[in-house]
Amino acid sequence: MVKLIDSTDRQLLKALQENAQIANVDLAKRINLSPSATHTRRKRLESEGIILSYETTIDRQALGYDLLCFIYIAMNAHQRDDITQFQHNVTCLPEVLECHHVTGEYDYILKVVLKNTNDLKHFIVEHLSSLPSVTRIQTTVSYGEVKQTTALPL
Amino acid sequence: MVKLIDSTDRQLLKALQENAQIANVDLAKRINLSPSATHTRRKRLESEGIILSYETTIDRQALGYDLLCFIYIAMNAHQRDDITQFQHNVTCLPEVLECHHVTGEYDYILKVVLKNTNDLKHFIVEHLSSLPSVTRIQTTVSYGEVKQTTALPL
DNA sequence: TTTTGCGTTCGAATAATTTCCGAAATCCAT
DNA sequence: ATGGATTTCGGAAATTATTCGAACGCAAAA
Repeated sequence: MVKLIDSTDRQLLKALQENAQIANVDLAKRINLSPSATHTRRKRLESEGIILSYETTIDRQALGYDLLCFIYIAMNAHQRDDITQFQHNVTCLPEVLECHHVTGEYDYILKVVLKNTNDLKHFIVEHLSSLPSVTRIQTTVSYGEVKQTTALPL
Repeated sequence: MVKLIDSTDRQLLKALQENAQIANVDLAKRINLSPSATHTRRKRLESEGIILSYETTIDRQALGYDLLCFIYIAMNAHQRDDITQFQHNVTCLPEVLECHHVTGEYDYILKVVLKNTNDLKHFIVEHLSSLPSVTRIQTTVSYGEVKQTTALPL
């Protein structure tokens, strides 16, 4: 039975987005509910798949990933197998943080982290150019993250 | 005093990236360390800023954000004030999840979530076109997230 | 009115976090 | 290598949080 998200749920989600590590008692105070009711709601939101996951954000530079790139990919024949293979490949590559199927001149946008330009070259040549149906690749490098969050408006 | 990241730290970070909610005792088992040593290490990584934050990922669709767009923005005069104002604005807008300063034809890439095309129009007209120095805007819509993570390779 | 759905409080058993301290390991300059 | 300073560790103990169940109130819908 899928429930609608009410205003208490929104408060709860907002608090969790700001700090995923908040203790249940503090979360309860924050949304003016008892700890037990808070706990029940949270478990419900988790089991309904509204809360998808809890992630830890790590400093990219500290791990040596100096490059953040957006790589645009165009494909010609929209062969089912080629698409499947392409999607499977990018999903498995840990350097690929995101892959979106998009409208416009290119078919996919990849967000990729790499240590240096040599790794970038290696990544494109070995993992992208070699795939069938890939016709065009364009790369853009970020030289400043003005904003970076996963928190949705609430 | 900033420490280097050793192999135990890497294991710890990897485990936290896979599951930010893991209990300290389980994390300790996972990396073959006592709970207290694990705790000390984790706190150190947090205070050194290597662990940046813990985020909760929420289902976009469940909150009604049907549109995920990439908006490209070109600016002409690179006036300091205009840049500052632009960056301040996008940082404050909750619909903007990411904003990257990039190389190439456009100056910025924005990742934005919106409920519908009407909101998209409103967002562009009210929050982007109206800003000084913005010369060109291009929008691309995602119609499928093949991959989405914040986990860095470890 | 009766049912249903939530929420509340309370208690209690578990379980996890956090601190403290002595011991071991590591590092570094001599 | 030796000695001394520093860091990191493990184990125990103290503190705090989670996770249940049970009994009950309240308000809205059937």
